[in-house]
Amino acid sequence: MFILNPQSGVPIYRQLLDQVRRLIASGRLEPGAPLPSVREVAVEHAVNPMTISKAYALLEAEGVLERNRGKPMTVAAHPKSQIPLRERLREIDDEIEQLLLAARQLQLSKREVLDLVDKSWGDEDDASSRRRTRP
Amino acid sequence: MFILNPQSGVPIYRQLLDQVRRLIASGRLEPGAPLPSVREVAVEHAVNPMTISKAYALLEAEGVLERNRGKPMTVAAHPKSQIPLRERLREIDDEIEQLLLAARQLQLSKREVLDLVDKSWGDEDDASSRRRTRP
Amino acid sequence: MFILNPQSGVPIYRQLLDQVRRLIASGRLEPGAPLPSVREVAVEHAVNPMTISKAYALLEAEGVLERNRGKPMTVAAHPKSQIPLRERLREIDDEIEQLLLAARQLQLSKREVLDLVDKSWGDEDDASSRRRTRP
Amino acid sequence: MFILNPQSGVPIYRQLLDQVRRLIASGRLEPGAPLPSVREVAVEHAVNPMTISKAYALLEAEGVLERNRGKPMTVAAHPKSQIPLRERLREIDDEIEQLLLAARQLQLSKREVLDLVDKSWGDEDDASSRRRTRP
DNA sequence: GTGGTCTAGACCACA
DNA sequence: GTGGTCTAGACCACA
Repeated sequence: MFILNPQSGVPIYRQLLDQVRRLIASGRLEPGAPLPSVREVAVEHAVNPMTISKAYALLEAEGVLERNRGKPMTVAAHPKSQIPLRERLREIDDEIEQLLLAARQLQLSKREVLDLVDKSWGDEDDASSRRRTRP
Repeated sequence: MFILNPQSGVPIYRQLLDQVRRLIASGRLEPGAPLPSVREVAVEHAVNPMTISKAYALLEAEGVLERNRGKPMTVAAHPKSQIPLRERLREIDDEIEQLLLAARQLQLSKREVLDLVDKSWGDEDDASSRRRTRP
Repeated sequence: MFILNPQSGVPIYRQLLDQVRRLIASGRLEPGAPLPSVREVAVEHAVNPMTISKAYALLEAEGVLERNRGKPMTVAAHPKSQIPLRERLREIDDEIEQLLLAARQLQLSKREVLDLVDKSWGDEDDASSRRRTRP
Repeated sequence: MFILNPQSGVPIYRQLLDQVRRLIASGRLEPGAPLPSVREVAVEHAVNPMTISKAYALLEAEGVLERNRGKPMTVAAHPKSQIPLRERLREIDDEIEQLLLAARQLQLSKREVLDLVDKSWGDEDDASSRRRTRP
């Protein structure tokens, strides 16, 4: 469910924060939905459980997640983050900015970057088309 | 010359590493070109000189920069990174990957992301169009 | 494990670089072997931890050491430096050269220098004879 | 007359100090003998004159050299450093120590090191034999 | 416990 | 002016 890159320079717990927020913002994780257990994530990514736990704790403090005695944590009933497209586009601002900064410093044209995004997307699942084909 | 974001989670010296590599890869910094002095960058971004110095030292160890006793550091004669478009597109892979990960988790469609890149680009200089319109 | 001389004119972190490389070249530090922790070395030699850390970081950049999140650094699986006698003799070239330069400028004869090396060696452990006498 | 290595980690002015002391200790530079001018040395080694000047000034402060208005500096009449073999052997102690440290860490035997010194000596002038053949 | 990042500040080597 | 070395100390990320 999560994709963690220990080499990226971004702290692992921060990568987790971002990804949980996005999954909620996108509606993939709906209010009440259970999160994978700390241990599960820790084993799968060969990361210390405390690191996962820290991310979950911060999200709980934010009101995004809820702790349930003896059961997996769940998405809070009314998390701050919400679903409208507008919000979701804002959640991705940082990544856009990083991309544009890199592109400009590499003297790439807009065309070249758009092509690259387009082509890279093809290599992966297209969430949009999946939505369309699911009904 | 550099754009540093202390909030981003990515260590400042790592942001510098990336940006210097890109400026060289794009040809904006040519072999022999001097880099801004450690102090200069430090003052401009209100960052400790040692942080800048660390980035420069690592780039020297990589063979990208050259030290000149008593004078500013310069781009190495034959830095590993070179200019061909192919290479430059590779330099931006990480940023593309980050963007796509975020987009998928936010359930954004390819269309929505391409539009966002397109529109955001308009807010800034377009190196490509500048090149085209200058003759 | 290390012998550091703050008076020698050679920066401390550089002395460390040399010594780690030698210990690996000699096989005393094998691939996977843990290095003494930054704090340990720092306390033992009354040196600032960052100085040790800097040496370790440069050796990591060189591919000689490997970082292990939360655990001591280790010798890389395939460090550039290897064990053959030939290589080890090369690692000592600088020291030989320094010695010969000094000897010539002091107008010492080869005999005098060889005697001095011979005699000085007696004051210390002779790794070779130890190897020979152990069976 | 001097052999300077800017890469060695040892400051250039310190290399100069050592070498002047040795040349005097060995009798190659006798009391009253002129030293090469600051400018001469600076040009020959592509080093800033201030660096040479600094070394000379320190040696003057030590009483090893004497300044002569309008003429080259000379070796002082009674420099501290003197000629007896005993003294000269002491002047080379640091280099011996560095060599032995490296040798032990590389697990080289005394035999191997003596051979290496012997062989390396052959590649260069042998001051001793020169002395013998000069009469 | 491990290493990493950053700061503030002193002082050095070199041009 | 340039960069380099080192310290003391705060705080972070991870096991």
